This record gives sequence, C-alpha cells and structure tokens, in this order.
Amino acid sequence: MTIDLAEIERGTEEIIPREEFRTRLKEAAEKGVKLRIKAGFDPTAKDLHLGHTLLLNKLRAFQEAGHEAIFLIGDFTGMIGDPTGKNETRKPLTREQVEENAKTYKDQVFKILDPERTTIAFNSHWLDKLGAEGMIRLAAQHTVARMMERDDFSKRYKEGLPIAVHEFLYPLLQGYDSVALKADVELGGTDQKFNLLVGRHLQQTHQQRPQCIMTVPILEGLDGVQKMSKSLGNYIGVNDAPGEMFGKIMKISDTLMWRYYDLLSFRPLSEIAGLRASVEQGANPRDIKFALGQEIVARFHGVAAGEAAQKEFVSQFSQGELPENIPEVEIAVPAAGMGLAHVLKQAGLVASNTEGNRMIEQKAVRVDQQRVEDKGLALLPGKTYLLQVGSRRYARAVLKANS
RNA sequence: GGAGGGAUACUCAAGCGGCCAACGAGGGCAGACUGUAAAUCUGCUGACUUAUGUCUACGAAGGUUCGAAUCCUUCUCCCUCCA
Repeated sequence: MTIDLAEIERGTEEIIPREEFRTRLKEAAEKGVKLRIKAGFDPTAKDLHLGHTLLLNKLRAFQEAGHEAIFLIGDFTGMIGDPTGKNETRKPLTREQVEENAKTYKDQVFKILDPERTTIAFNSHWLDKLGAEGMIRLAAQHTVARMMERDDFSKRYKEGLPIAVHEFLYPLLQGYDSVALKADVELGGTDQKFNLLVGRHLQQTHQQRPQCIMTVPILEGLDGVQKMSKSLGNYIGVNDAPGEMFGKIMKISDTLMWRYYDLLSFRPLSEIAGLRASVEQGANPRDIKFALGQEIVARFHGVAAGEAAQKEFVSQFSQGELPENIPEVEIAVPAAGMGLAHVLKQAGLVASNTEGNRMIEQKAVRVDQQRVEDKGLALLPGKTYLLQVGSRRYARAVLKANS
C-alpha cells in the first residue's frame, strides 16, 4: 500500500480535516489496513455523465492505492424522492425501477472503477430496518439550528421558499449511512458538504471515529456556467458515442477547456501547464482541444475510437465532408410529392412543420447539398434525397409513393 | 383558525377588457464570422403541407361581455404575517 498524497488530493475542493485525513492514510499504510471510502449515488438518474466521473475518478484513485471503495446506491432515499429538486416533486421509484437503474449504473461505473475491488451497497439494507422509532432517535441527534446552517436551507428560508420537513431527514439518513458503513472517508460534490459533515457528527454520537470528508468540485456543463446535468442538456454522457463525445468537447469554449483539463484529464499537472504555455506562444488551442477530446473518448471507448473520432471530425467539419453514418429514413409520400418542411419533420430533423419552414427561411436547409430557400418545394416519390438542417443534422430520405 | 399576497410560454418576468400567440431578459436554434470554437452581429423561437386562415395556450372550472391573460364566482396549489 502506497501513499501518493499529491495524487489522492489532486483536484479536490476541500478535505476536512486535512491533517486527520493524512494521519489516517499513514496509519492505514503502517498497519496494512484498508480505509473504507464511501461515495453515494442517487438511483433516480440512470445515465452517468462526466460530472459524476470526477467523484468516480477519485474513488478509483483510492482503490488503486489499495483502499476499499464503497459505491453506495441510495435506493431508500431514492424511493422517497429527492427534495433538492426545486419545484418538481419527483415520483418515488419502485423497487423494480431502482434495481433496474442500479444495473445500468453498474455497467457505466465499471468503465472507471475496478469491479473486483468495489463494494456495492444499498442503503435500504439498513434504512428499511430503522423504522419510525429509529428515525425519531436519529432526528433527536440534530438540532434545527444546525440544520439551518446548510446554505441551501438558510437561503431558501430567507427568501421565503418552502422547505419541506422531510428535507431535514435527508442529511440525517445520508449521515446514518456513514454510521452503518463505518466509513473512514466520504466523497461528495461541494454541494454535499453539509450532508457529509452530518455524517461526521452522527458517527460521533454513535461512538465511531468520525469520517473525513473530501469534496470534489461541481463540473460545469458545456455552457460553462451551470453544472453539468442531463436535464439541462449540457452534459457529456459516458455512454455517448465516440463521435458525439468528441464533437461536444470541441464545442466548448477555450476557457472551459482548461477547466476540463484541470478536472478531467489524467495528465500530470506539469504537462497541462506546458500546454497552456504552448498556447500562449501561439499554438492553436484547437489542437489542444483535440488532445483532450482524444483522451476522454479513449477513456470510455478505447484509443482507436479516440483517433477515429478526431479523424471523422476533421473530415466532416474542417473539410466539409459528409459524416459517415447518415441515418436513412423511409417516408411514404403522395404521388404529387410532399412539401420539404413536412419531409424534414417526417425524417426527424425538425420537431414540427413550422420549425421546418423556419429553418428553410433561415437558410439552414440543404437538399442534396444544395441550399434550398423555396418553402414551396415539393419532393417527389421514387427518389432518395440527402437532407441537411444546420451543420449537424443529416438524414437520407427514401421517398416512396403511398398507395 | 384569522388576515393578506401570488400562480403568465423552456426559465425569469411584463401585461390588468380589444392593437396579445402575449413587451423584455436568459436559454435554445439558425445565418455571418471562425478553430463546428468562444466573443460579436443578425434573424427566429405554439401547432397546422404557409394560410392576409384555423386551432390550442396566460393554475382549473364556470360566468359577464360583441370581445377576457385582463372583470365576477367557485376550486386547486404556493408564499407571508398573526394565533
């Protein structure tokens, strides 16, 4: 068991308390004991994106250092529904849904974690048994004043926004997970800081050595402002196809690129500094972005896929060639033909007829590589057309006469 | 339990009887420019085979009116203050 403090602490926001954390790592190494590293995940979201991987990468780092990574699936809390979601009350998940989500979770998680060395836990195992009485006992161990210390609560309280009572139970349950797991370290996003600290507190009241907490930054999404999330549509999913993944990375701003380098790249910090210097000396940031794109795609799809993604990207966008895989759709049209906008809609390139016409008006539509500005254009059956909307939406439409 | 305030499109937010498919901002999409960048500029942003047309939409249901997001009634949900 080795200790590489710099690597373990890299890219973290906070470690509380840092000295205690280092001591524990050292003790563990000396005694040859594994630390129990906990990270919790909400089973309501099925698809992991790069934002989640910050945490997983960190978990993996511990794993590689020989510690026990505990991947906790909050199935109990998931069945209640997540109160931090603003105005939408999430539908409680059923047992089956939770299990199904957990399955797809695992598939994705093991693209990063070593399955051999990962313990998967479900918090319903102990929370189911807690019961009303246990819940009350637990609640007795925390005060309202301390709850209100949570930034999110105090802010909402001041602004007159509702805070449901069960939201107070959330940190308690999450903290109790740490007690049940006897966690030595808990990882979480910075927004989890309060909850992680509650875990410390509860372990103390249960006569356990309180866990250290480690927070990782919240990764900004592709817009560079809001946090990466699927619902905001600013994410890169670990299951995204290589080409898509690469394209998304190329689309981020240069500023954001450096942020991604800092947080997502596995390159040594010194190497990243070198890249920055090279750009200052006139290197094209695009090439640096290429490298990032390759690294990320390679992580989830292999090195070859990374290279292929870049190649295709260059041919499609820099050289203006057509993408390799253009979806083909068959559309039944009357003998007299079908209006272009309607065809676009049928081909799934636009959401509605009106949008199709709008796109034509905005010179965004090409048929067989020719820009079309005539909204009245009708496409005839018996032919195949190459349709294009904007620079990214393609389809090959096979028009058949309907009888 | 009492008193008051609020609910408008993806989000925030105007409008308070006709000129409202609804100002403005953000977001999104498209065009120009480029490195598919970013920033910037311009346009679009309910649907209907595009029509000076129809339909659907301002929490829900009714009503008044030639005409309602706007007025009235009831209901639902939310917030604040008092108890």
